[in-house]
Amino acid sequence: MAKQPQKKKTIPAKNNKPVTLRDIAQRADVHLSTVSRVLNPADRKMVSDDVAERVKKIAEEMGYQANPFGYGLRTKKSNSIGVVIPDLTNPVFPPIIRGIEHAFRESGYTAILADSNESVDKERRIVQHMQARQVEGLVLASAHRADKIVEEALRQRLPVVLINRATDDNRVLSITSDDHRGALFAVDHLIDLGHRKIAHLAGPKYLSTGNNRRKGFLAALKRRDIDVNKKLIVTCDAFGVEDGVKGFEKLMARGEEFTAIFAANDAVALGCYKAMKRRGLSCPDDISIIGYNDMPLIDLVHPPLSTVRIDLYDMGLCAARTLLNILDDVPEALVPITLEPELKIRESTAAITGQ
Amino acid sequence: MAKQPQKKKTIPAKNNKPVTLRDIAQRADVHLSTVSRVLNPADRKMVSDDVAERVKKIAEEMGYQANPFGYGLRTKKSNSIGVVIPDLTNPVFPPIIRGIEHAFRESGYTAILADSNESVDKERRIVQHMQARQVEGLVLASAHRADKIVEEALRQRLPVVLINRATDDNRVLSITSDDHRGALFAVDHLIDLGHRKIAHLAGPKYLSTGNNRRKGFLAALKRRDIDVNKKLIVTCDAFGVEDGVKGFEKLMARGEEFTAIFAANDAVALGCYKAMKRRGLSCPDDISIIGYNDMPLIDLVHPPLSTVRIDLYDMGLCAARTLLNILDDVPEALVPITLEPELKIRESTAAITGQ
DNA sequence: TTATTTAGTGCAAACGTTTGCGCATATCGC
DNA sequence: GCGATATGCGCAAACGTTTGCACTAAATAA
Repeated sequence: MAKQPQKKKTIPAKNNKPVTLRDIAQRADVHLSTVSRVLNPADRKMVSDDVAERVKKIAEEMGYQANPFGYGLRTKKSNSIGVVIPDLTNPVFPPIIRGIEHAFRESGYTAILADSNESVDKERRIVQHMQARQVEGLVLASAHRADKIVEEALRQRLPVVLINRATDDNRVLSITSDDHRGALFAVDHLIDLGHRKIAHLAGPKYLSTGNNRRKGFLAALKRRDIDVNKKLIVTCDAFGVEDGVKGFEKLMARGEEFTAIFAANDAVALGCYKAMKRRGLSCPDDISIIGYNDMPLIDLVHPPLSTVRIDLYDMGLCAARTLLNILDDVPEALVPITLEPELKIRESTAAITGQ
Repeated sequence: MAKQPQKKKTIPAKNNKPVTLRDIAQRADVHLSTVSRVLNPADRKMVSDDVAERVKKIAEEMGYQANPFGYGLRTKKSNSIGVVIPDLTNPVFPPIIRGIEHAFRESGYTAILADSNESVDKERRIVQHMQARQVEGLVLASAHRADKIVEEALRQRLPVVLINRATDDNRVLSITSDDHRGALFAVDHLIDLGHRKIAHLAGPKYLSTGNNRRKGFLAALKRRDIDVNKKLIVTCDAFGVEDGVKGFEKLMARGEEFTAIFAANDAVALGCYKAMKRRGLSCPDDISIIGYNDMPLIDLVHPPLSTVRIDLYDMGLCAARTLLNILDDVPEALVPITLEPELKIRESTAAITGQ
């Protein structure tokens, strides 16, 4: 009997139970609500300076860390944001993720990252799971032009920012590269080199990237009065290397003549490399190829790929900041951003050889 | 029915407040504790089948989702696990992450991913932040051989599994490839091709990968009675492409003769490619190069890189499962795993040319 | 002086769960 | 049939926060 109450009073500093507001309050001889106010910048001014100092010091000493459950339960804020990537193994995304993480970390939010593997079904489960986890917003790199999942999130008033890919529905903010313009750059470059029979390995039409780059491709030809040969446009199933291989084969099977390819992205371009190698074709001697994204390491393949560069890290940063602005109710932030692409000429594109 | 202007104003059909146990209890005319038991598989048997059915159906109808804050507050379980990657942009890691995520998703855990950018300081902050977030365990791909952060986590009794890199302290479980053996494979391959003057661009000594591959390199030479020329061993600062470039230049500056390089990983090997290209050297004609990891897309560089393949996805899967086993108190899971590497010969290594 | 504001704290409710306990009612052993 | 034991369910107490409200004492106004 003698020992128990004493032990209760003293609270051994070495007890490895996490320290709570109550613990601090006890030691500082104030009510726990006062401690809460001291530690909460917004309410800090409600308490006198001397008490505040004392409490702060004790909290520091005891190594107080707010319990996110208690906090979340009371405030309904999770301080976390969901990020959905369609394909983590595509080198395009890691720099984007870095940008996103950077912006979030600075502001106290935590990113919950998931890879949907380009599956709508998986994506739906992911988003559901994230909602169950009470994320306060969503950054989606996986959006389709007509996206049920985005619509659903919107209906639930969950803030959403799209990145890299946009929806046709412009109620939802997106941070993208100017794909139409980038495609113009790429195709103009090929035309400038003398190419007239230019093929396009297009991305899926249901993705804004695929769609806009395709439109840019067509616009570029039109602008220079070059007839479009529809047989030179092949739509790939997705943006992976193997899709590029298949696309290239399909293109060859059509038997049309061409001297250059505008690939919907770098991975597809790599697929072309792969397929051409098998067939003993040479780039750029037989065919010039230009990609899109300037993904990491793409300058190290052979030949170094000409491509359209976009600042991936910056895109991630912008997207995250935009979402944070939405969460902070900064109305002027509610504007979509399209980043300027830039032509990156390397060695996979060359002037057409006299033939 | 008809699509009405209703769309604009009224979304009232469902009160958009999340449904709680209390709501269900009310509708089912039982106490909320009963609802809890019904929904909780472990306690499900405590309530009669007919009541359970009724409650379940109502919960379903109302779209109940347990509130993680309430749950966490009460149970102290967050159902989340921290994952720290040293460099997301290194293509080695995405497949690992996929494996980890896969295992976690199946078991209801959520991965909180962060990129430490190879900075110990940032890593410390990340881990601290994760602990504040109440993660139940940690998967670290960022460990040093003597790692303060790991020690600290251990001291706090936070379950930790290391992946790819191990610590010297074997109290902590690690899932790695057998780096020593993999290095033997690589160097043996070079020796078999007739190389005797073999250089090694080693990884940092403070990382188990760098250290073990270096030891494997030495062991391989010794086994075949080849004298070690220490001047042919250059230690890179890190595992990136630029580190490889620098390493190669340093090696050349030493003026020693060599015909082959064992690079500590694929990125370093790519750095060699880059540096050699600048100098007009050819691989494998002038120098054979072999890397480590067989990272994605590495078969598409020129020449396709010979390397030591490890199953990255599987490594991620194993690590995550191991951690889950720890959390589930499966004692037989407490055993480190080393995965078997496999030689992957491509075109960057060739028999030594008579000279 | 007295009345009124103001600053500084304490009090207690609420957020949504899980879970030990107690109280009925139904079931069993005999 | 009667005590004992299950069985099924409700009650209420936590878990750690934030925050509206009440209260005291001091400061200000009248």
